[in-house]
Amino acid sequence: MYFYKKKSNPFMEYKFNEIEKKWQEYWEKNKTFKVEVDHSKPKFFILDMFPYPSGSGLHVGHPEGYTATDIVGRFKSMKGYNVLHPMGWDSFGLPTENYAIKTGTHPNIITQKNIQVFKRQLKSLGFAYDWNREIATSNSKYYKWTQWIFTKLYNKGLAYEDEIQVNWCPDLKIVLANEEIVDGKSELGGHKVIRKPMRQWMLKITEYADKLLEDLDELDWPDNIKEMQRNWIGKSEGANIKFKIADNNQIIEVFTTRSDTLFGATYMVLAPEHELVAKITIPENKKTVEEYIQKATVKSDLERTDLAKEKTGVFTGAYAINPANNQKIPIWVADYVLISYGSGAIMAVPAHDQRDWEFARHFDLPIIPVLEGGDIEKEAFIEDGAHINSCFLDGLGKEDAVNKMDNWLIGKKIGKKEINYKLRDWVFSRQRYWGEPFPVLKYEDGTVRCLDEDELPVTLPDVDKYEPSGTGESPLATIDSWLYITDPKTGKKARRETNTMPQWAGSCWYYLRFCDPGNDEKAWSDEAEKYWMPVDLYVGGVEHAVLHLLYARFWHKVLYDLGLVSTKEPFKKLVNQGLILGEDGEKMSKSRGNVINPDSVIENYGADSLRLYEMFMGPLEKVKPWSENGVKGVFGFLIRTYKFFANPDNINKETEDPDTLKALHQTIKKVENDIEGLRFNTAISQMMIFTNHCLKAGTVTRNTAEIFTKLLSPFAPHLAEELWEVLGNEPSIANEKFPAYSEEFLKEDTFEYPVSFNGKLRFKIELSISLGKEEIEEAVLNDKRAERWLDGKKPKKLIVVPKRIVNVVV
RNA sequence: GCCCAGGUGGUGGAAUUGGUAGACACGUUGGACUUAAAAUCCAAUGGCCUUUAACGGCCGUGCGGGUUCAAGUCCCGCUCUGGGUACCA
Repeated sequence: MYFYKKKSNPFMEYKFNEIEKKWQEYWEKNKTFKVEVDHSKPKFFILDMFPYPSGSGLHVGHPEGYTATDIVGRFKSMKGYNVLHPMGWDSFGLPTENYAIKTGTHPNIITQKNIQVFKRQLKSLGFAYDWNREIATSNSKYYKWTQWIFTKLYNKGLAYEDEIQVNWCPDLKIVLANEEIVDGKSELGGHKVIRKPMRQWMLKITEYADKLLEDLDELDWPDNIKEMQRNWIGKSEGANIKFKIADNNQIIEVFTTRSDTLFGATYMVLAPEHELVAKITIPENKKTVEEYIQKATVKSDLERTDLAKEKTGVFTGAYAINPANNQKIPIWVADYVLISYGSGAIMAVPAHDQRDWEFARHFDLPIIPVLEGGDIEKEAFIEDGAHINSCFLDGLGKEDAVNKMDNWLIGKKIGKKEINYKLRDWVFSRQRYWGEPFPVLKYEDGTVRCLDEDELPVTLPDVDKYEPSGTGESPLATIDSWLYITDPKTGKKARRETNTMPQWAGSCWYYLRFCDPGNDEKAWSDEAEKYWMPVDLYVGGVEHAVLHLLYARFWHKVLYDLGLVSTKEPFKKLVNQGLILGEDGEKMSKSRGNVINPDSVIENYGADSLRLYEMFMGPLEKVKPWSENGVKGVFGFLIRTYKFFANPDNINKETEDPDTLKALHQTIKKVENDIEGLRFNTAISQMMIFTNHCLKAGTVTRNTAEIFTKLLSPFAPHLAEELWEVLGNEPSIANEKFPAYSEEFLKEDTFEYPVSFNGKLRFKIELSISLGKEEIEEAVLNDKRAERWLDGKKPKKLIVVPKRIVNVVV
């Protein structure tokens, strides 16, 4: 019955490796995917989070997002859009530097090699990139402009230097990344790690906190990502209250969102790093307090704020005066209060804050309830209630009490309304070699000059060794010939900044460079930026939900305020792809030995199979495990598709069957809608259904075959090009219009109603869709099968949902 | 700890707005083809029960409650897994 049963025709074999090579060469030779500004067409800018070119090559996780965007790009292009879908390299980074230290190889050589591997692998997947737009953040032609943006930030007063706690390893004499610390010890060698203040460049992202928060509303991003960003920014409105210290003229300022509970403040807590600690601690307690502070420096913020562990702290011996009732309350030092949030000091209200409650319980401090409700013997009561033990607030609810207290504090000049953010300024420097040097000179007199545009780029000098200097400074501090210069602009002797920028810097603005990557005069031209921006679709891993996306938005907003870009936000729509796990359901890692190499998948099944499988696995956003059998499944689909449509014997109909026409138009509609909604798995399943239909039908018209080939082309572009040619057409199918469906073929005359009794499906009945509700009721009740379930009774209620369901309530 | 997700057959998943749970695919089993195997094709396939068969019944979307004519979908509580947690990116 089926042609392929005969297994005779050797030309009918699906030779995917030949086909894929042929078309990849064709696209490259004919510059099929070259893209330029074209005002005659609407633009569509699709961006992938560009990869860090690691030494282990492409991972099957990379092609997931890249295939998704490739499908959208090819689809949008067939829909008449001018599509910008570029690719490049986030090529500064820690692993390369660590490898350089280990092997003594220049990071740039390692990076170039890795990029070559990545590029070859990406090309073998048949993505429609315009490789003319390739960029690499570690290229000085690129980082010149990263430095230029830094100068803009600096000149706008958004960059400053400060002493910040870093992870210092005294044995290795280097600053460690959080990732390099395991259980409080250095990952390499297991040496101890302490927190030590060190001079760092900071960016005032907090100045943009409100804008970053407000503008989230207008973005077409997943709600959970917006929520995570909102929580990260952590805006809270409250009050700043001044507490006098007894027998001392010092003042402790605290931030609280619950000024209404002031009467319940029974003690105060200073963060161990708070400057007042040393000033107020009484001599007898000095030793314990100092020891405690010493211990706290070893801990990370994460460890310190862990609710599950027992609270720790020490008494300073000093007392503050609660301004509400003039009571003396003890001042403690405890590491559950962080110096980085608010003023680094709190008024503790153990009756109404769980952390304070636990602390008070542990140290036997008084717990005075000031709101009615709850049981403070068991836990803190954090809900609303009428105030008690609170003098002029008694009887009021939370909101009124907060207002009344704030006004009272303002009147007494001991408090004011204050807004606080959890968001902290961005530590923007690293003591490393493989990053952008800061365009900053430091003179002998301690003054600083940020370089001008004509002095950029400040390029990385070659060094012999990549180990940090030993003083905590980067290896750049050891290259005297680079380090010390006589500044040609001022004639003064200067030392260069030895810190480098974090990897985030390059990825904060790469989408802008993609608009105009070859520009030697400017970071980007106004024309290109105005035409292409904003990014219409941004796809990448959910692990970037907060940091990268917040940092990039911050830079973009600064550039917007400087009039350098035309949109307030860089990324209009965002989608996060889910992680691909190994076949064992665990995260892929070398140590587990469950890593899938895309090269071998392509070798065995072809790029189209890999692309199709990654899209067929499940929803783009979901975490899902790899399965070799799944690849075989879609591979089989491609073989069947090729063998059917490439065989002239099957493409010999004059007029198409109504059944096939209906299936075809259903498929067009579903594939189009599903691509728009990024539901590639169901689009593919629909194409499988259609192919199965064609195999059963035996033959189809050329027109049907051509339409189907176009539908398939964004997903399996190599196979589609080949079929397009076999069907007698000129390449490339990428230049064809995407097919349109016609409603007339989709019309249904009848609907098979599921009929349930008390919510349980009992039988189905096929009825004309033209029937009204009453006619449907009648048809159902008159059906023989209804008798059994009605049991002679009259139905209590009958629910008819047209073209959906009938439910009889008995 | 805190913030954010997710949990549906043996497996990946489908069910787009509360309306036929399990589309499509894998796997498994049986059959065809073959000297044989592979490949390919055909058929069956959530579990339990009933029945010679046909027909049919009960249960079923992590667990426990609730709302509704109707819940995988909405609400409350729990549990397990994953991502982020500011120097991995």
